[in-house]
Amino acid sequence: MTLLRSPRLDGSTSRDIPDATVARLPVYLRALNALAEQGVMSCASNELAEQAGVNPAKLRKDLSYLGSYGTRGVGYDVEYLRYQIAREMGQTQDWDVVIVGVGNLGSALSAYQGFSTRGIRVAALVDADPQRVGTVVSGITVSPLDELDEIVADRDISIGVIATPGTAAQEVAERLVAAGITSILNFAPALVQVPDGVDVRKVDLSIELQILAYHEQRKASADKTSTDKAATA
Amino acid sequence: MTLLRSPRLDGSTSRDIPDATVARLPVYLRALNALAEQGVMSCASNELAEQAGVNPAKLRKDLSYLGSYGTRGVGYDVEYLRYQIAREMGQTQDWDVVIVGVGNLGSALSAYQGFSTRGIRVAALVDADPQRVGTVVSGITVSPLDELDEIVADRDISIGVIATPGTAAQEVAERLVAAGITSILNFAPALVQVPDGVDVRKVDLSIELQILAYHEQRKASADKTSTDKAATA
DNA sequence: CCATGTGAATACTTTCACAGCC
DNA sequence: GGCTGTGAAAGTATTCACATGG
Repeated sequence: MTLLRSPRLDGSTSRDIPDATVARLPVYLRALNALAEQGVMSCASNELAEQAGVNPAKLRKDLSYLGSYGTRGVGYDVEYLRYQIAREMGQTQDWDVVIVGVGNLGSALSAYQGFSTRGIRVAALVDADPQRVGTVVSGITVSPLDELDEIVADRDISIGVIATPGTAAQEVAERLVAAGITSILNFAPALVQVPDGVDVRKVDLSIELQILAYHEQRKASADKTSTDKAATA
Repeated sequence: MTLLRSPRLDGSTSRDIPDATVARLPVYLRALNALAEQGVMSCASNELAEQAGVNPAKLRKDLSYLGSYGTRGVGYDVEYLRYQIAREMGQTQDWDVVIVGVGNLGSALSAYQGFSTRGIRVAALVDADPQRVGTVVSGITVSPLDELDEIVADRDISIGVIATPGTAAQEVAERLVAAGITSILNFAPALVQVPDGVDVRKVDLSIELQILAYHEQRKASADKTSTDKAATA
Protein backbone atom coordinates (compact mmCIF):
# COMPACT_ATOMS: atom_id res chain seq x y z
CA MET A 1 0.00 0.00 0.00
CA THR A 2 3.02 2.27 0.18
CA LEU A 3 2.46 4.71 -2.62
CA LEU A 4 5.38 6.00 -4.60
CA ARG A 5 4.71 9.04 -6.71
CA SER A 6 8.17 10.47 -6.71
CA PRO A 7 10.39 9.63 -9.69
CA ARG A 8 13.34 9.09 -7.37
CA LEU A 9 14.47 5.52 -7.90
CA ASP A 10 17.63 5.77 -5.86
CA GLY A 11 16.45 3.52 -3.09
CA SER A 12 16.31 6.28 -0.50
CA THR A 13 13.05 6.60 1.37
CA SER A 14 11.66 9.53 -0.53
CA ARG A 15 8.15 9.74 0.82
CA ASP A 16 6.46 12.87 -0.26
CA ILE A 17 6.13 15.14 2.72
CA PRO A 18 3.69 18.00 2.11
CA ASP A 19 5.17 21.50 2.24
CA ALA A 20 2.86 22.51 5.04
CA THR A 21 4.16 19.62 7.10
CA VAL A 22 7.81 20.39 6.37
CA ALA A 23 7.23 23.94 7.57
CA ARG A 24 5.92 22.62 10.89
CA LEU A 25 8.51 19.98 11.62
CA PRO A 26 10.98 22.56 12.99
CA VAL A 27 8.23 23.77 15.30
CA TYR A 28 7.77 20.25 16.63
CA LEU A 29 11.50 19.95 17.09
CA ARG A 30 11.54 23.08 19.17
CA ALA A 31 8.63 21.82 21.24
CA LEU A 32 10.36 18.48 21.79
CA ASN A 33 13.52 20.25 22.87
CA ALA A 34 11.51 22.26 25.36
CA LEU A 35 9.95 19.09 26.76
CA ALA A 36 13.33 17.36 26.94
CA GLU A 37 14.74 20.30 28.90
CA GLN A 38 11.89 19.98 31.36
CA GLY A 39 12.89 16.37 31.80
CA VAL A 40 9.83 14.95 30.06
CA MET A 41 10.67 11.55 28.58
CA SER A 42 7.44 10.73 26.84
CA CYS A 43 4.41 12.68 25.69
CA ALA A 44 1.05 12.24 24.01
CA SER A 45 0.10 14.04 20.82
CA ASN A 46 -2.13 16.37 22.83
CA GLU A 47 0.71 17.66 24.96
CA LEU A 48 3.14 18.01 22.12
CA ALA A 49 0.51 19.68 19.98
CA GLU A 50 -0.20 22.18 22.71
CA GLN A 51 3.50 22.98 23.09
CA ALA A 52 3.71 23.46 19.36
CA GLY A 53 0.50 25.43 19.04
CA VAL A 54 -1.26 23.10 16.63
CA ASN A 55 -4.25 20.78 16.57
CA PRO A 56 -3.36 17.26 17.82
CA ALA A 57 -4.83 15.59 14.75
CA LYS A 58 -2.66 17.74 12.53
CA LEU A 59 0.38 16.83 14.54
CA ARG A 60 -0.34 13.11 14.23
CA LYS A 61 -1.02 13.40 10.53
CA ASP A 62 2.23 15.31 10.05
CA LEU A 63 4.19 12.70 11.98
CA SER A 64 2.53 9.92 10.01
CA TYR A 65 4.32 11.17 6.88
CA LEU A 66 7.63 10.34 8.53
CA GLY A 67 6.66 6.90 9.78
CA SER A 68 5.13 5.34 12.86
CA TYR A 69 7.29 6.59 15.66
CA GLY A 70 4.70 6.57 18.43
CA THR A 71 3.25 3.85 20.60
CA ARG A 72 -0.51 3.38 20.57
CA GLY A 73 -2.05 3.90 23.96
CA VAL A 74 1.11 5.59 25.20
CA GLY A 75 2.45 8.43 23.09
CA TYR A 76 5.86 9.39 21.78
CA ASP A 77 9.30 8.96 23.26
CA VAL A 78 10.58 12.53 23.32
CA GLU A 79 14.20 11.81 22.52
CA TYR A 80 13.46 9.20 19.86
CA LEU A 81 10.93 11.39 18.05
CA ARG A 82 13.26 14.36 18.29
CA TYR A 83 15.98 12.35 16.62
CA GLN A 84 13.71 11.07 13.87
CA ILE A 85 12.46 14.53 12.96
CA ALA A 86 15.97 15.95 13.10
CA ARG A 87 17.15 13.23 10.75
CA GLU A 88 14.30 13.82 8.33
CA MET A 89 15.04 17.54 8.35
CA GLY A 90 18.69 16.97 7.62
CA GLN A 91 19.78 18.22 11.01
CA THR A 92 22.10 15.33 11.70
CA GLN A 93 24.62 17.41 9.84
CA ASP A 94 25.45 21.10 10.12
CA TRP A 95 24.58 23.35 7.22
CA ASP A 96 26.94 26.16 6.46
CA VAL A 97 25.41 29.33 5.10
CA VAL A 98 26.90 32.44 3.59
CA ILE A 99 25.26 35.79 4.28
CA VAL A 100 25.57 38.43 1.58
CA GLY A 101 25.11 41.97 2.84
CA VAL A 102 26.43 42.95 6.25
CA GLY A 103 24.22 45.93 6.98
CA ASN A 104 21.98 46.01 9.99
CA LEU A 105 20.03 42.95 9.04
CA GLY A 106 23.01 40.89 7.91
CA SER A 107 24.79 41.73 11.16
CA ALA A 108 21.74 40.79 13.18
CA LEU A 109 21.50 37.48 11.35
CA SER A 110 25.14 36.69 11.86
CA ALA A 111 24.73 37.26 15.59
CA TYR A 112 21.50 35.31 15.83
CA GLN A 113 21.71 32.79 18.64
CA GLY A 114 19.03 30.49 17.37
CA PHE A 115 20.97 29.06 14.45
CA SER A 116 23.70 27.03 16.04
CA THR A 117 21.40 24.76 17.98
CA ARG A 118 19.45 23.99 14.84
CA GLY A 119 22.14 22.75 12.57
CA ILE A 120 22.76 26.10 10.92
CA ARG A 121 26.21 27.69 10.97
CA VAL A 122 27.02 31.08 9.55
CA ALA A 123 30.23 30.20 7.76
CA ALA A 124 30.98 33.39 5.86
CA LEU A 125 29.96 37.01 5.47
CA VAL A 126 30.26 38.82 2.18
CA ASP A 127 29.68 42.44 1.22
CA ALA A 128 30.12 44.51 -1.92
CA ASP A 129 31.09 47.61 0.02
CA PRO A 130 34.92 47.91 0.31
CA GLN A 131 34.43 49.83 3.55
CA ARG A 132 32.89 46.81 5.16
CA VAL A 133 35.26 44.23 3.74
CA GLY A 134 37.84 43.24 6.31
CA THR A 135 35.79 44.30 9.29
CA VAL A 136 34.92 41.61 11.81
CA VAL A 137 31.26 40.97 12.52
CA SER A 138 30.23 38.38 15.10
CA GLY A 139 33.73 36.98 14.92
CA ILE A 140 33.76 36.58 11.15
CA THR A 141 35.85 38.67 8.80
CA VAL A 142 33.78 40.14 5.99
CA SER A 143 34.96 39.05 2.55
CA PRO A 144 34.55 40.86 -0.74
CA LEU A 145 31.79 39.77 -3.09
CA ASP A 146 34.40 38.72 -5.65
CA GLU A 147 35.55 35.90 -3.44
CA LEU A 148 32.12 34.32 -3.29
CA ASP A 149 33.01 31.50 -5.68
CA GLU A 150 36.04 30.44 -3.66
CA ILE A 151 34.21 30.69 -0.35
CA VAL A 152 31.29 28.61 -1.52
CA ALA A 153 33.52 26.00 -3.13
CA ASP A 154 36.06 25.81 -0.28
CA ARG A 155 33.51 25.49 2.46
CA ASP A 156 31.05 23.42 0.47
CA ILE A 157 28.22 25.86 1.15
CA SER A 158 24.87 25.25 -0.47
CA ILE A 159 22.68 27.84 1.27
CA GLY A 160 22.95 31.59 0.77
CA VAL A 161 21.19 34.44 2.54
CA ILE A 162 20.52 37.72 0.77
CA ALA A 163 20.47 40.62 3.22
CA THR A 164 21.19 43.41 0.78
CA PRO A 165 19.00 46.31 -0.38
CA GLY A 166 16.34 45.29 -2.87
CA THR A 167 18.21 46.78 -5.81
CA ALA A 168 21.15 44.44 -5.35
CA ALA A 169 19.13 41.29 -4.74
CA GLN A 170 18.89 39.98 -8.29
CA GLU A 171 22.57 40.40 -9.02
CA VAL A 172 23.53 38.79 -5.74
CA ALA A 173 21.19 35.89 -6.44
CA GLU A 174 22.85 35.35 -9.80
CA ARG A 175 26.29 35.40 -8.26
CA LEU A 176 25.19 32.96 -5.58
CA VAL A 177 23.82 30.59 -8.19
CA ALA A 178 26.95 30.96 -10.31
CA ALA A 179 29.02 30.12 -7.25
CA GLY A 180 27.07 26.91 -6.79
CA ILE A 181 24.46 27.84 -4.19
CA THR A 182 21.22 25.90 -4.60
CA SER A 183 19.08 27.34 -1.81
CA ILE A 184 18.52 31.00 -1.09
CA LEU A 185 16.82 32.81 1.76
CA ASN A 186 15.95 36.26 0.52
CA PHE A 187 15.36 39.08 2.99
CA ALA A 188 15.61 41.82 0.38
CA PRO A 189 12.34 43.46 -0.58
CA ALA A 190 12.54 42.24 -4.16
CA LEU A 191 11.74 39.14 -6.15
CA VAL A 192 14.69 37.21 -7.45
CA GLN A 193 14.61 35.01 -10.53
CA VAL A 194 16.64 31.83 -10.34
CA PRO A 195 17.06 28.77 -12.57
CA ASP A 196 15.16 25.57 -11.96
CA GLY A 197 16.66 23.47 -9.22
CA VAL A 198 17.42 26.45 -7.01
CA ASP A 199 15.06 26.97 -4.07
CA VAL A 200 14.23 30.43 -2.90
CA ARG A 201 12.35 31.38 0.20
CA LYS A 202 11.46 34.96 0.90
CA VAL A 203 11.01 36.74 4.20
CA ASP A 204 9.61 40.21 3.87
CA LEU A 205 9.55 42.19 7.08
CA SER A 206 7.28 44.94 5.87
CA ILE A 207 4.79 42.53 4.30
CA GLU A 208 4.27 40.87 7.66
CA LEU A 209 3.48 44.22 9.22
CA GLN A 210 1.22 45.17 6.33
CA ILE A 211 -0.79 42.01 6.87
CA LEU A 212 -1.20 42.90 10.54
CA ALA A 213 -2.20 46.43 9.58
CA TYR A 214 -4.88 45.01 7.31
CA HIS A 215 -6.36 43.02 10.16
CA GLU A 216 -6.14 46.02 12.46
CA GLN A 217 -8.06 48.05 9.97
CA ARG A 218 -10.76 45.41 9.78
CA LYS A 219 -11.04 45.27 13.55
CA ALA A 220 -11.40 49.03 13.63
CA SER A 221 -14.10 49.14 10.99
CA ALA A 222 -15.91 46.16 12.52
CA ASP A 223 -16.11 48.03 15.81
CA LYS A 224 -17.67 50.94 14.04
CA THR A 225 -20.29 49.04 12.06
CA SER A 226 -21.39 46.49 14.64
CA THR A 227 -21.57 48.01 18.08
CA ASP A 228 -24.05 45.51 19.44
CA LYS A 229 -23.69 42.55 17.15
CA ALA A 230 -22.00 39.58 18.78
CA ALA A 231 -23.26 36.75 16.57
CA THR A 232 -21.23 33.84 15.24
CA ALA A 233 -17.80 35.19 14.50
CA MET B 1 -22.22 45.06 -10.81
CA THR B 2 -22.69 46.46 -7.35
CA LEU B 3 -19.30 46.11 -5.79
CA LEU B 4 -18.69 45.74 -2.12
CA ARG B 5 -17.55 48.96 -0.58
CA SER B 6 -15.33 49.01 2.46
CA PRO B 7 -18.04 48.63 5.11
CA ARG B 8 -19.19 45.02 5.25
CA LEU B 9 -22.90 44.87 4.57
CA ASP B 10 -23.69 41.61 6.28
CA GLY B 11 -22.44 41.82 9.82
CA SER B 12 -18.78 42.09 9.09
CA THR B 13 -16.51 39.78 11.06
CA SER B 14 -16.51 37.03 8.44
CA ARG B 15 -13.63 36.42 6.06
CA ASP B 16 -14.16 38.52 2.98
CA ILE B 17 -10.71 38.23 1.50
CA PRO B 18 -8.91 34.89 1.80
CA ASP B 19 -5.76 34.92 3.91
CA ALA B 20 -3.67 33.75 1.00
CA THR B 21 -4.87 36.73 -0.99
CA VAL B 22 -4.23 39.22 1.81
CA ALA B 23 -0.67 37.93 2.01
CA ARG B 24 -0.16 38.64 -1.68
CA LEU B 25 -1.71 42.08 -1.89
CA PRO B 26 1.44 43.78 -0.56
CA VAL B 27 3.39 41.97 -3.27
CA TYR B 28 1.09 43.39 -5.90
CA LEU B 29 1.47 46.82 -4.36
CA ARG B 30 5.22 46.58 -4.63
CA ALA B 31 4.95 45.43 -8.24
CA LEU B 32 2.62 48.31 -9.05
CA ASN B 33 5.00 50.77 -7.45
CA ALA B 34 7.81 49.38 -9.56
CA LEU B 35 5.73 49.78 -12.72
CA ALA B 36 4.72 53.31 -11.74
CA GLU B 37 8.37 54.21 -11.24
CA GLN B 38 9.12 52.97 -14.75
CA GLY B 39 6.42 55.29 -16.00
CA VAL B 40 3.99 52.53 -16.91
CA MET B 41 0.43 53.86 -16.73
CA SER B 42 -1.52 50.72 -17.51
CA CYS B 43 -0.83 47.02 -17.47
CA ALA B 44 -2.44 43.68 -18.21
CA SER B 45 -2.71 40.93 -15.61
CA ASN B 46 0.08 39.04 -17.37
CA GLU B 47 2.60 41.81 -16.92
CA LEU B 48 1.63 42.57 -13.36
CA ALA B 49 1.62 38.88 -12.52
CA GLU B 50 5.10 38.50 -13.92
CA GLN B 51 6.35 41.46 -11.89
CA ALA B 52 4.80 39.95 -8.81
CA GLY B 53 5.96 36.41 -9.51
CA VAL B 54 2.54 34.78 -9.58
CA ASN B 55 0.24 33.10 -12.05
CA PRO B 56 -1.95 35.63 -13.93
CA ALA B 57 -5.14 33.75 -13.12
CA LYS B 58 -4.29 33.89 -9.44
CA LEU B 59 -3.68 37.60 -9.68
CA ARG B 60 -7.03 38.21 -11.34
CA LYS B 61 -8.82 36.01 -8.83
CA ASP B 62 -7.14 37.86 -5.97
CA LEU B 63 -8.10 41.24 -7.40
CA SER B 64 -11.65 40.06 -7.95
CA TYR B 65 -12.09 39.83 -4.17
CA LEU B 66 -11.55 43.57 -3.96
CA GLY B 67 -13.88 44.51 -6.79
CA SER B 68 -13.74 45.05 -10.52
CA TYR B 69 -10.96 47.53 -10.93
CA GLY B 70 -9.80 46.50 -14.39
CA THR B 71 -11.11 47.16 -17.87
CA ARG B 72 -11.90 44.17 -20.08
CA GLY B 73 -9.83 44.09 -23.20
CA VAL B 74 -7.42 46.62 -21.73
CA GLY B 75 -6.01 45.84 -18.31
CA TYR B 76 -5.52 47.81 -15.12
CA ASP B 77 -4.71 51.45 -14.56
CA VAL B 78 -1.56 51.28 -12.48
CA GLU B 79 -2.21 54.23 -10.24
CA TYR B 80 -5.88 53.46 -9.71
CA LEU B 81 -5.26 49.83 -8.83
CA ARG B 82 -2.40 50.81 -6.58
CA TYR B 83 -4.68 53.13 -4.69
CA GLN B 84 -7.46 50.58 -4.38
CA ILE B 85 -5.18 47.91 -2.98
CA ALA B 86 -3.53 50.40 -0.64
CA ARG B 87 -6.93 51.42 0.63
CA GLU B 88 -8.02 47.83 1.16
CA MET B 89 -4.79 47.12 3.04
CA GLY B 90 -5.28 50.12 5.29
CA GLN B 91 -2.30 51.92 3.86
CA THR B 92 -4.11 55.19 3.41
CA GLN B 93 -3.06 55.81 6.98
CA ASP B 94 0.28 55.29 8.67
CA TRP B 95 0.53 52.58 11.29
CA ASP B 96 2.76 53.24 14.24
CA VAL B 97 4.54 50.23 15.70
CA VAL B 98 6.50 49.75 18.89
CA ILE B 99 9.49 47.44 18.85
CA VAL B 100 10.31 45.65 22.08
CA GLY B 101 13.89 44.46 22.32
CA VAL B 102 16.68 46.57 20.89
CA GLY B 103 19.30 43.93 20.36
CA ASN B 104 20.76 43.22 16.95
CA LEU B 105 17.46 42.32 15.39
CA GLY B 106 15.47 45.13 16.98
CA SER B 107 18.10 47.61 15.85
CA ALA B 108 18.04 46.21 12.35
CA LEU B 109 14.28 46.48 12.25
CA SER B 110 14.28 50.04 13.50
CA ALA B 111 16.70 50.97 10.74
CA TYR B 112 14.82 49.08 8.04
CA GLN B 113 14.24 51.32 5.08
CA GLY B 114 11.32 49.41 3.64
CA PHE B 115 8.78 50.38 6.27
CA SER B 116 8.22 54.07 5.73
CA THR B 117 7.08 53.75 2.15
CA ARG B 118 4.57 51.10 3.14
CA GLY B 119 2.62 52.90 5.76
CA ILE B 120 4.62 51.53 8.68
CA ARG B 121 6.36 53.86 11.11
CA VAL B 122 8.54 52.74 13.98
CA ALA B 123 7.21 55.04 16.64
CA ALA B 124 8.96 53.74 19.73
CA LEU B 125 11.67 51.41 20.95
CA VAL B 126 11.48 49.68 24.28
CA ASP B 127 13.93 47.48 26.13
CA ALA B 128 14.06 45.85 29.54
CA ASP B 129 17.82 46.29 29.86
CA PRO B 130 18.64 49.51 31.81
CA GLN B 131 21.93 49.69 29.90
CA ARG B 132 20.06 50.17 26.67
CA VAL B 133 17.40 52.52 27.94
CA GLY B 134 18.24 56.07 27.00
CA THR B 135 20.48 55.16 24.12
CA VAL B 136 19.47 56.42 20.70
CA VAL B 137 18.90 53.86 17.97
CA SER B 138 17.99 54.98 14.46
CA GLY B 139 17.13 58.37 15.87
CA ILE B 140 14.78 57.02 18.53
CA THR B 141 15.52 57.07 22.25
CA VAL B 142 15.02 53.67 23.83
CA SER B 143 12.39 53.69 26.59
CA PRO B 144 12.11 51.36 29.57
CA LEU B 145 9.64 48.52 29.39
CA ASP B 146 7.69 50.08 32.27
CA GLU B 147 6.63 52.95 30.09
CA LEU B 148 5.00 50.71 27.53
CA ASP B 149 1.46 51.53 28.65
CA GLU B 150 1.98 55.26 28.34
CA ILE B 151 3.75 54.96 25.00
CA VAL B 152 1.05 52.79 23.47
CA ALA B 153 -1.73 55.00 24.80
CA ASP B 154 -0.11 58.32 23.96
CA ARG B 155 0.81 57.41 20.43
CA ASP B 156 -2.26 55.28 19.78
CA ILE B 157 -0.18 52.30 18.76
CA SER B 158 -1.93 49.04 17.94
CA ILE B 159 0.93 46.96 16.53
CA GLY B 160 3.85 45.63 18.53
CA VAL B 161 6.98 43.81 17.44
CA ILE B 162 8.71 41.33 19.72
CA ALA B 163 12.45 41.21 19.04
CA THR B 164 13.57 39.81 22.37
CA PRO B 165 15.12 36.46 23.23
CA GLY B 166 12.65 33.59 23.27
CA THR B 167 12.54 33.44 27.03
CA ALA B 168 11.16 36.97 27.32
CA ALA B 169 8.61 36.65 24.53
CA GLN B 170 5.60 35.51 26.52
CA GLU B 171 5.98 38.16 29.19
CA VAL B 172 6.48 40.87 26.60
CA ALA B 173 3.42 39.67 24.72
CA GLU B 174 1.35 39.92 27.90
CA ARG B 175 2.62 43.41 28.59
CA LEU B 176 1.87 44.45 25.03
CA VAL B 177 -1.66 43.12 25.28
CA ALA B 178 -2.13 44.76 28.67
CA ALA B 179 -0.98 48.04 27.15
CA GLY B 180 -3.66 47.76 24.48
CA ILE B 181 -1.79 46.27 21.54
CA THR B 182 -4.00 44.09 19.33
CA SER B 183 -1.52 42.88 16.71
CA ILE B 184 1.87 41.36 17.35
CA LEU B 185 4.71 40.42 15.05
CA ASN B 186 6.85 37.92 16.92
CA PHE B 187 10.46 37.39 15.88
CA ALA B 188 11.38 35.55 19.05
CA PRO B 189 11.89 31.82 18.70
CA ALA B 190 8.98 30.99 20.97
CA LEU B 191 5.24 30.65 20.78
CA VAL B 192 3.25 33.31 22.54
CA GLN B 193 -0.24 32.83 23.91
CA VAL B 194 -2.58 35.79 23.59
CA PRO B 195 -6.28 36.35 24.24
CA ASP B 196 -8.84 36.17 21.46
CA GLY B 197 -8.97 39.29 19.39
CA VAL B 198 -5.22 39.73 19.34
CA ASP B 199 -3.48 38.74 16.11
CA VAL B 200 -0.04 37.24 16.20
CA ARG B 201 2.19 36.56 13.25
CA LYS B 202 5.47 34.78 13.71
CA VAL B 203 8.66 35.08 11.72
CA ASP B 204 11.25 32.52 12.60
CA LEU B 205 14.60 33.03 10.97
CA SER B 206 16.01 29.64 11.77
CA ILE B 207 12.89 27.80 10.65
CA GLU B 208 13.22 29.29 7.19
CA LEU B 209 16.77 28.04 6.97
CA GLN B 210 15.79 24.64 8.30
CA ILE B 211 13.21 24.32 5.56
CA LEU B 212 15.86 25.12 2.96
CA ALA B 213 18.21 22.61 4.56
CA TYR B 214 15.53 19.96 4.27
CA HIS B 215 15.21 20.57 0.55
CA GLU B 216 18.98 20.61 0.18
CA GLN B 217 19.17 17.26 1.85
CA ARG B 218 16.59 15.84 -0.53
CA LYS B 219 18.46 17.20 -3.53
CA ALA B 220 21.65 15.66 -2.18
CA SER B 221 20.12 12.25 -1.62
CA ALA B 222 18.52 12.35 -5.07
CA ASP B 223 22.03 12.79 -6.54
CA LYS B 224 23.38 9.92 -4.51
CA THR B 225 24.83 8.18 -7.57
CA SER B 226 27.79 10.56 -7.67
CA THR B 227 28.16 11.89 -4.15
CA ASP B 228 28.00 10.04 -0.90
CA LYS B 229 27.13 11.99 2.18
CA ALA B 230 27.70 10.88 5.72
CA ALA B 231 24.95 10.25 8.26
CA THR B 232 22.76 7.97 6.21
CA ALA B 233 20.86 5.68 8.53
C1' DC C 1 -10.87 41.38 -30.84
C1' DC C 2 -8.86 41.25 -26.23
C1' DA C 3 -8.04 40.83 -21.41
C1' DT C 4 -10.94 40.76 -17.37
C1' DG C 5 -13.72 38.36 -14.10
C1' DT C 6 -15.54 34.02 -12.64
C1' DG C 7 -17.84 29.42 -12.41
C1' DA C 8 -16.04 24.86 -12.45
C1' DA C 9 -12.24 21.59 -11.91
C1' DT C 10 -8.27 20.34 -9.58
C1' DA C 11 -4.97 20.24 -5.94
C1' DC C 12 -3.73 20.82 -1.39
C1' DT C 13 -4.64 21.21 3.77
C1' DT C 14 -7.02 20.58 7.86
C1' DT C 15 -10.13 18.24 10.68
C1' DC C 16 -13.03 14.46 12.01
C1' DA C 17 -13.87 10.07 13.76
C1' DC C 18 -12.77 5.58 14.49
C1' DA C 19 -10.25 1.12 13.63
C1' DG C 20 -6.26 -0.98 15.46
C1' DC C 21 -2.87 -1.85 18.70
C1' DC C 22 -0.66 -1.43 23.22
C1' DG D 1 -8.96 2.07 28.74
C1' DG D 2 -6.23 5.13 25.97
C1' DC D 3 -3.73 7.00 22.21
C1' DT D 4 -1.82 6.43 17.67
C1' DG D 5 -2.30 6.25 12.80
C1' DT D 6 -5.27 6.98 8.94
C1' DG D 7 -9.19 6.79 5.62
C1' DA D 8 -12.76 9.91 4.55
C1' DA D 9 -14.98 14.45 4.86
C1' DA D 10 -14.73 19.27 4.95
C1' DG D 11 -12.50 23.37 4.00
C1' DT D 12 -9.03 26.34 1.25
C1' DA D 13 -6.27 27.51 -2.49
C1' DT D 14 -4.89 27.34 -7.19
C1' DT D 15 -5.58 26.77 -11.91
C1' DC D 16 -8.31 26.23 -16.03
C1' DA D 17 -11.07 27.83 -19.59
C1' DC D 18 -14.45 30.67 -21.40
C1' DA D 19 -18.41 33.84 -21.25
C1' DT D 20 -18.59 38.76 -20.86
C1' DG D 21 -18.30 43.32 -22.00
C1' DG D 22 -15.44 47.35 -23.11
